[in-house]
Amino acid sequence: MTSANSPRKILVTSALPYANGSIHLGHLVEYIQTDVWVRFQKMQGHSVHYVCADDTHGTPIMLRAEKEGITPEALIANVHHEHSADFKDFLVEFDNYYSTNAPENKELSQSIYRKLKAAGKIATKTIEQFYDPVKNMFLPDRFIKGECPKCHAKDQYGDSCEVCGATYNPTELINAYSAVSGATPVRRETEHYFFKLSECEGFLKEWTRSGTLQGEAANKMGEWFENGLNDWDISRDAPYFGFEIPDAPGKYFYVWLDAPIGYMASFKKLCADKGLDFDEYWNADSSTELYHFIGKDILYFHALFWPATLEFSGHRKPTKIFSHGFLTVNGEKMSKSRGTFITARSYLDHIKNPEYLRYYYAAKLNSTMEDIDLNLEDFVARVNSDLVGKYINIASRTAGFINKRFDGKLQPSVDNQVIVELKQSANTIAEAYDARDYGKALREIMRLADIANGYVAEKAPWVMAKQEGQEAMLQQVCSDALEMFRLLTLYLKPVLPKLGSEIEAFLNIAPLTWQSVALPLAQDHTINAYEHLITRIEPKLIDAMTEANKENLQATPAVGVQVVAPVAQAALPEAEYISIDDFTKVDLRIAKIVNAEHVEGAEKLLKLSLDIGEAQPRQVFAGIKSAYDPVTLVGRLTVMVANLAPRKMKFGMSEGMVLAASDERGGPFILSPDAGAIQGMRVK
RNA sequence: GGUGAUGUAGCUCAGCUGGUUAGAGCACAGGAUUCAUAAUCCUGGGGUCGAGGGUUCAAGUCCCUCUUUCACCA
Repeated sequence: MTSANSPRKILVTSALPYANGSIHLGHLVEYIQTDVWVRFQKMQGHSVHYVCADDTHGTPIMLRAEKEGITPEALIANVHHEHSADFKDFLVEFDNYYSTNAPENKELSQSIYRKLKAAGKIATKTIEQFYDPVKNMFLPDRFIKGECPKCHAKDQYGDSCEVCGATYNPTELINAYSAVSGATPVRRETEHYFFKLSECEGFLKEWTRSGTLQGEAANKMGEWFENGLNDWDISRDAPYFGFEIPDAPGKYFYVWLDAPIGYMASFKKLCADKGLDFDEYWNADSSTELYHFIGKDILYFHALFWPATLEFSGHRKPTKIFSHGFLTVNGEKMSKSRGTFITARSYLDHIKNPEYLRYYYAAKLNSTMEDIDLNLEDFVARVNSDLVGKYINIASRTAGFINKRFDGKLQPSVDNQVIVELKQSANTIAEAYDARDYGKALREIMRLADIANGYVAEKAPWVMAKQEGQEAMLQQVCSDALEMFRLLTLYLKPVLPKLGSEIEAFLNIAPLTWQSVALPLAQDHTINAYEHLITRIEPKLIDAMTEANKENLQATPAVGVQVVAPVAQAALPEAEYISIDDFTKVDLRIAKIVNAEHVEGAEKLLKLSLDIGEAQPRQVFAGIKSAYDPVTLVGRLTVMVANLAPRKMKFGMSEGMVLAASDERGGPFILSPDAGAIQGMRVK
């Protein structure tokens, strides 16, 4: 696996970032993960091509361009420029970074569609969709808002409710409105094109279980087969920014159809530039390897639609799909209000050195889909201690002797025990990199750095330097330490490529590859003067960065966000207030909890019986199980909404709602009246 | 609501197919050292492995229930 006797031909992709926002630290987990893997494989001597592109199509891009008063083409060109610079500055080295809005992609998308059609995998079906009569366009689910049909929360998106988590069709929304114009959408029939995924079930079942996915990803996919696969809607009606479907005027490919084909298109452009054979990599019988690095959120596009598309259009399928988890910052979702929604550019402006983040991410990454946490304090401690304290320190403490006392000349390193151990780890480290278990690789490398520092401490060259006749020993010890440093640099190079090449210049050696493990620094090799290569991170810089991101939020609220949806009704300030009449519509009552119990099968609910002075107590299901033991509730007084429309829940009717306070700091906390209140009293 | 993951020292994480007193780094305490853009070396304290039940001679590791956090639901 680690020997390069027959170079493999490998094509690697990262997911395409959407051309509607900036690259942030969450995106970078994936690009850094992929880049490290690609650099490692290149150091093994394999032929590796790493391609990516901006994902440029769809309604959000079209609407945002319109809002900015520019063409979609101009918008995506700007974003492409920005994204390219971000990746370059984070040392993410694509062999080609392209765009899905490219001629190669149009040609490939249309040709793949024709092949699917010829294979009998395309059907048309008339569906009913919401249509914005003001804007004259069909509305994607995310652009319709309204009241949740399940819990009646207002202003919910057309596909799911953020309050109760229910999923539904936009046609089920109550009082729906267009997030684009605010108009009331009308239902209109339209003919859509479908990819007959339902016919691909046999193929997909086998493919997803054939070792191409991580175990947990394959488990997740099993979920889709249980209910049977539905056909996939691949068309959208004009106006739409994308590619037209052949022989279907006014119909465009849904963005998710041409996005993965963008991997092929980007590679096709690379082939044209570099004289590579496109078919060798994409024909059905290809013997090359194809790997997709993706986030766990887009697994089903890559593990269901994409392999089916490839299979039935006569192409090869991915060798493996590597999905990773999400990034949290300080243990929580990235948050604009906390200043932890940090863009790639903001990091560079404040921290400057991209390799700190590459190192930290690599130290956290493994081959699973678990989320990784960027703990900012830990980030500082880890980088300072590992990179500066342990690793760079080895050169920093020994190079001075070589330069000052021996004119930069080295002794050939003898294979002492420490150097032998460092070399022996080459395979362990290579296997960990190859398996994407970078955390394991770096733990091993830092263990070796500890041993190297122990060696220097034990030999104490500074003592030799003060004694007569110890020159040869001094030169030997420092040369050996620098050989250890060379090996560590080699092992770290996939993660720290820029520092690696600076150290190659300092050591005066050719670019390190995995073969260089066996090629030690030679007799009389002359190194250059040592200059300190990395400095510690000042914790102040971190504070400044999070502060700046809080400010940025206020200054430019639209960074990286979906198109902001205007409010439906007149956006007058008065709309913020309700009248006293509105308030009195809500019948709030003091309620006595006469019974409270767990509900079998419910994760969050407690079943309450509430006495508000009526003949029968009300039955109410309340989502307070996480905070209250039912026993402690019985007998308490609290406040309920008595005239909320009764709602049928899975476990029975709920005839009201109890009030409770909560936000990200805690809760829920139910309310209690002061002494004197009696059940049935009106709260107003 | 369903499904897949997840919860191990103050912090960030290792712990393979169940097997000796649960490990590392950082942080903390004590000592050593001074070559290093304040860095290293040695020693030490610290954990009812989310909670409860079960299987087993033996469970962080397997099973069940509950709970935390994350993701997905075309």
